[in-house]
Formats: sequence, C-alpha cells, structure tokens
Amino acid sequence: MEKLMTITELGDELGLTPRAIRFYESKGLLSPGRVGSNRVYNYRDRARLKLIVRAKRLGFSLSDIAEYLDLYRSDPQQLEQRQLLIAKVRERIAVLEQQKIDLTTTLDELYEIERQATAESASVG
Amino acid sequence: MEKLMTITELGDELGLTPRAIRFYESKGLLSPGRVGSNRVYNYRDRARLKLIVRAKRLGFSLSDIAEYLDLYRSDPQQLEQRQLLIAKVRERIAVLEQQKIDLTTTLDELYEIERQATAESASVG
DNA sequence: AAAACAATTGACGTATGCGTAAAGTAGGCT
DNA sequence: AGCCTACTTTACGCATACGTCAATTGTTTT
Repeated sequence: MEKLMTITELGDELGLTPRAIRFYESKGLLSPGRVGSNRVYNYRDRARLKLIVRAKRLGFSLSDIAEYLDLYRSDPQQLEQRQLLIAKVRERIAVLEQQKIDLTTTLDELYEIERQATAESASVG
Repeated sequence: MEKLMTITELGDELGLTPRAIRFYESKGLLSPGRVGSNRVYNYRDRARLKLIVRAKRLGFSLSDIAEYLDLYRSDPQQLEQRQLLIAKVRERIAVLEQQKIDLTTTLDELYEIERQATAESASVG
C-alpha cells in the first residue's frame, strides 16, 4: 500500500498553498483520491504536481500546462493525433530554446553588472 | 542627428501593439520624446524596449522589469546601494539558474516524447 | 461532551497585462 | 474646405491565478 498525503502536507513540501492546489484541481490538472471528503495524494499525484510547479516556473500558464500534461497521457494511435502531438511538442521546444538564448544573454548581463559592482566595492573599500 | 520612430513603427518591428508600448510607458518603463503630442523613439528607447521584451519572454513581471532596469541606471556610489545592487542581481541570477535547470529537464522530456512519437509513426507507417 | 483543529465548498476580491471602444486633435491630400 | 490617416487620452472590460472570508463538517484532544 502506498503512502498518502494530505493537501497541506503536499503544499508544504512543494511550496504551495492548499488553495493553489485546489485551484489546479478545479482546472483539471489534478484528480486526487478522497477519504471521506478529504483529498489524499499519492506519489503519482505528487510527481504530477511537481511537474506543474516546474512548468509554472518556466512561465507556462495553467491551460498551457493542461495541454502539456495531455502530451504524456495522449495515446498516439491515430496518425493524426501523433502528428498533432509532434507539432505541439516542437512548438514548445522552439519557445523553450528561444528562452534558453534569452536566459544566457540576460545572465551574461547580470554577471557583468555584478562584476562591475563588486570591482568598485573593492577599489573603494 | 538620430533617426526617430513612431510608436507603430516600433511596435511592428518588435511585435508589440501601440497599446502595449503606451502601457509600459505608463508603468515607467519608457519615457520617449515628443513631437507635439506624438511619441518619438530613438535607438536608446528601442534598445530598452527590446530588453523589456526579452525579460517578458523570461516570465518577468513589468514591476520586476522596472527594478531590473534600475540596475543599469543605479549609480553605485554608496556602499549601501552597491551591496543592495549586488544582492538583487544575485537573487535574479539564482532564479534564472534554476530556470535553466528546469528548462533543460523539460526540454529533455519533450525531446523524448517527440522521439517516441516519431518512432511510432515510422514503425506503423 | 466541549473545544480546538483540519478540511471542505462557495463566493467575492484583487493584481497584472493588456484589448477595445470612444472622443478628440493634428497633418497631409485632393 | 473636407476627408483620411495616425496619433492622443480616458475609461471600461477581461482572463489568469490565486487570496481571503464565510459557513459547515468531520476528527482529535482533553
């Protein structure tokens, strides 16, 4: 039998409020089990939520994430579905690769600012 | 004398609507010159706006970006200011480095999904 | 049993980032 | 002069992502 977590336990672990987790569920991103009326989360739910958190850090909207989660679930039996899946994934990849470039550029700038500020500190101090 | 652009020209070039550009100005992110009542943008304004666009792609909020732009402007004469600057920059860097990790992980997953979907396409087709 | 605590479902509130009229002005063309 | 086009400000509207009560219910502790 697997260990189950309450909503506050899970929230504490992943840095989310119960409200946020319930909100994600209301958007169809999660569907935990229940014990009575209380939500219980297993390791699959937890993994799913971790993925949601990571995607959010990358700037995905919740509806983006819903689509994204479908990519894992989707059963690519139909050629049409498969092509659509591949197309969507490539779209995501393009966005993220651009983001990677932006990140590098911005980090370079920030490191340069830090370097200059630190250098001035040293020369004056 | 430098070449000046209108708001629509600038918007077309950077993929922004005039409304968005005016909105950024209302938030203090830009302060272009005027000819009569019309806004005119020079190359510095344009560079600044490009930076804004890049930061937005990285998921920064406009108020984040306002702070970020201050980093360039800030005159680190006071030690206090310098330390604050360095602290803020390091905070940003930490967030972005984490984002870089998230990006790599997510891209790996996406490439894997793409690989599987493509493989199935081939074996069936 | 009474009190305190954790969870539940609405429902309304709020900040962000613009879109979208609405109404007016200024310059150029015929 | 009259019209078209581009620009202006003001203002209301809207989706996203939750926060924050409020009212209720089940559980645990004393």
